Amino acid sequence: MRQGQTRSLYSLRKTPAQGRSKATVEAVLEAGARLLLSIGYDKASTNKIAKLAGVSVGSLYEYFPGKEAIFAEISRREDERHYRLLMAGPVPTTMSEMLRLQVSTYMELIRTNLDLHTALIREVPDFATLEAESKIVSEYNSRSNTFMSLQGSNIRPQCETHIVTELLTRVLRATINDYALHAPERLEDSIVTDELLDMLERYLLR
Amino acid sequence: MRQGQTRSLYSLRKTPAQGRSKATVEAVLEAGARLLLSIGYDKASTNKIAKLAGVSVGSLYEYFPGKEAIFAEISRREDERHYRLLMAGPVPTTMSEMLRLQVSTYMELIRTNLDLHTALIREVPDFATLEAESKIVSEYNSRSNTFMSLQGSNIRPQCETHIVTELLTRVLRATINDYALHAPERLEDSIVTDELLDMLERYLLR
DNA sequence: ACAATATATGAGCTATCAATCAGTTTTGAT
DNA sequence: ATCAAAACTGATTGATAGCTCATATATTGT
Repeated sequence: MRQGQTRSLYSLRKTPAQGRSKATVEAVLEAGARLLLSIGYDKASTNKIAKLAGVSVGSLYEYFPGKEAIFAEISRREDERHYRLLMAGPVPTTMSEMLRLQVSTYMELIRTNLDLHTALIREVPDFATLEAESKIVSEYNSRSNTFMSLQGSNIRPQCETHIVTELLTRVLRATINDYALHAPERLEDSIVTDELLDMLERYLLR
Repeated sequence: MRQGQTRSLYSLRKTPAQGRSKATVEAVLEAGARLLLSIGYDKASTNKIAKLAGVSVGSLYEYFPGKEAIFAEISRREDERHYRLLMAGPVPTTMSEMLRLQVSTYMELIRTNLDLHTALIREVPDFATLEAESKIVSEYNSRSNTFMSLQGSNIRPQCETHIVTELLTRVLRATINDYALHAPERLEDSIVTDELLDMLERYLLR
């Protein structure tokens, strides 16, 4: 019990109390994002991040247990944004509307900050994303289950509901991520979105 | 012009001529794969790889320009295997058979060496995969185009052919990769394969 | 037997990394 | 005005990274 609680490597070491320290944390996050874009995850060392942030390394380590935590926090915030986007619009009333909402929201999330998301997907280890993502995923699952049970007879696939839900989610996200990484220009083409949505609907509905 | 040709960072520096050096290269590749699984890409340094391979660092650098090239070669070989698997079976005669072949082959490729593929997808930078993959991709495109033009009226989506082909390829690979990374146990469940295939067929065919 | 070529070795160089800590300044509550 | 807590500083440390080069041994063709 020498070193007290073992803290998570991926969350803030302590929450900044004063305005000064909040600014420090923000500057670090900002610098982290910039360096991720310019030189990549591997070469973005804590020292460089601190320097670009105009803050001493010591201060950085005051709030972040390490480099991973910085990018975990950046991911977490993007996920917050995803959640807010999803909740911003009108509540979908059919499964079809739900799918459309999912696709267009995730598309919008990625497109309005393409470079950052590309870098996050490509370079930042999974752990960062995974914890935060649960908020989105559970929201999606909860809504999906509602629709599924409500309009059971319209849902075509006969296998267990959670298999279907999971498949839809994975196809949607993995495919859009793949386009973002390897053919980002396609994301500007609404045909791709339309076709993907078409594919998901045809699979799901009778 | 001081340093002669700038060599690719991702291919062999020179091809081993004698049996001794071939063994060296094999040992390095073997050790690289093992270390990728045990400690991950980042911590798998050239020194560690050489040590585990029972070879001096100097020898390693004789054949590989750097760490990336080692994993590029490992990827390239897996891609060769992919290509051979794809060519091994009977030649598909319909688009539907073609899809089935694509899905089951890629599934088999990944499942028979799950840990390695998971690590390659998750940790090894893209460059390694990209060059080699062209062999598979071009084969797929060539066959697809044949089918498309042959049975044009049965293909449902009205947009340009290459958009459709690309979408199918990306959905297929990205989704299977996603399962491999985040829910590998599902790959054992034939239902998932069947549903994915079902989705692709329904989208494509009238 | 004798080059010429191919292969192997590993100590050691430079660079960079994450992380610490002893000391300093700022803040805010009293 | 006082002082404890909060925040900040950055030189420094120890570890490890990638990679080279002077040297040595093995193989092959003749």
